[in-house]
Amino acid sequence: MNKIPSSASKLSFERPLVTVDVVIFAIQNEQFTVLLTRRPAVSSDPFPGLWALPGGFLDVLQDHTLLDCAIRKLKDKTGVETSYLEQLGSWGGDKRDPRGWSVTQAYFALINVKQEIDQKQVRGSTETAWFAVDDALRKRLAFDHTQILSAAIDRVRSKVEYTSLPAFLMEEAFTLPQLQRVYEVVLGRPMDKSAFRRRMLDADFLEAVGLIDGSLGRSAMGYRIKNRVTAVTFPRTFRASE
Amino acid sequence: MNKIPSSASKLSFERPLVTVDVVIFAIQNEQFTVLLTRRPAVSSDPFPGLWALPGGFLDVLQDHTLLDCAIRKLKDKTGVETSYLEQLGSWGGDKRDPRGWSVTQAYFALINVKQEIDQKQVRGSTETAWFAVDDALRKRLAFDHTQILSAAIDRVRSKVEYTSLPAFLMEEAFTLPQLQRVYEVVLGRPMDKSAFRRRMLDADFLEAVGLIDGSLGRSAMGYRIKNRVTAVTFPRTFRASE
DNA sequence: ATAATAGTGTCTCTCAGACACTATTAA
DNA sequence: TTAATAGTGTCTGAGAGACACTATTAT
Repeated sequence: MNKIPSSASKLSFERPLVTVDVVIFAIQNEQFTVLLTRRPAVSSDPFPGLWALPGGFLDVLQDHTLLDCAIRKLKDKTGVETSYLEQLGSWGGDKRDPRGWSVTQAYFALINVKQEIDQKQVRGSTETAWFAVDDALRKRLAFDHTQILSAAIDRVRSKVEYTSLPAFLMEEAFTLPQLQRVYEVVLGRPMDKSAFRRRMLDADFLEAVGLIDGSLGRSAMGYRIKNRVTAVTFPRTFRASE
Repeated sequence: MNKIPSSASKLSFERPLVTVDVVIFAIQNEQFTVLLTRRPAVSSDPFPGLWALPGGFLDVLQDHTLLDCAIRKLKDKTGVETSYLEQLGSWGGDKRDPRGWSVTQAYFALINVKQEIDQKQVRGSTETAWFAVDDALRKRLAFDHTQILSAAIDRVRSKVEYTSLPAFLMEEAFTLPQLQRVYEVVLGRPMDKSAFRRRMLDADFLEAVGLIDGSLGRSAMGYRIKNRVTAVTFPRTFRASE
């Protein structure tokens, strides 16, 4: 590989700042929530004291790829190593960061909080907190993070209509009624039990792992995801009618 | 706005190279085609003489946003000013460009060649050519452009199953049989005329603009797109059966 | 009239919604 | 036995595929 630039004119172009932000979603107390971090209160930093999406500068020495960088940010803030992580998009311009032309690569992650979050694992001392997504949207966030968050919520809600994405928000093993509640929480509307069950089971992405006792009523079958890498696409959207 | 960096340590991080690439699709001779450009044959440049996607460095002085940059690249290569342009994704890593850590923001464009391409408008002297998408995929392309092209084709083909995207490949006014042919070319399979027409007309994104005479047979109604900004999503996928 | 193309009518099949029904558990 | 929850069966309606039918045009 020839590392010596010949067309030095091009390589000496001014380069924009490059960051990676991760929109981290989870279900908490039957609510669809997102993790935010507070910007340092140092007034010389941009947007001091405001809430922002977790993220930061790409480190060309540490990160081999963009995805590596997103995984690192996720781990730093939550201790979570494994989750569903998908590229959301890029936002770049000369106005979005007062420090200069900047591009951010946004990812979104779906994690299950119960088993994974371990505050001792979380690096750094930045303040972080979970917010219901609609509350987070109403806040004034740093940079163009409201726009990015809004795009992430739209993406997730629209995919939830026709994919098995919400399963990645569940702690395994989970039951179909639990999964249905998560679909309902994310979409904000009730669903028919019978149609829901038929759809999930017909899609053939779940594996039964034995009965789970609830505190009340009949025990339910527990399931786990057959393949944790990708979500399954259903043949139709929910609520094709109306 | 405070332009003086306080946390200078962060801003002095080494910054990656940032480029924008555009996958430009069109229909030519009843084929689904993509535009490629040839890398300069100078051996000091990476991938000399290979075919590549049109694109290049972001110019922080000229481009106000990423989209601006994509629009500029599209115009430089084709002279096209208006078309459907959608963000495809980002590819970044320390290995993809021999000159160092680089990130590319990929977009895809759907244009209609007939009315728009004007070679006199095309800037620069780089060689460009249109290839059937499957031929382009089989070539050895520069960088990771085969991967990017493949993602673009997948994205378009999958969206064509449930959106009005192909309408953006048409010169207005067009007829429903012409539009159907484009769907068939992109998807590579025949479709039923009656179901196709019902679907397009029910989706209510077309506006009749009067009969168009073909050379042979009955004249067909001409249509144009009501709203050229976004594609319409159909309630179901084509070929729900099978 | 014929060939060629545009456009319609109608049957069937699949699958989602609605909703009433049965099954299992703990108190 | 009752309350609470899990899970099933069956009807209906919407919409896509299949395909035969009619309509309009140039020769």
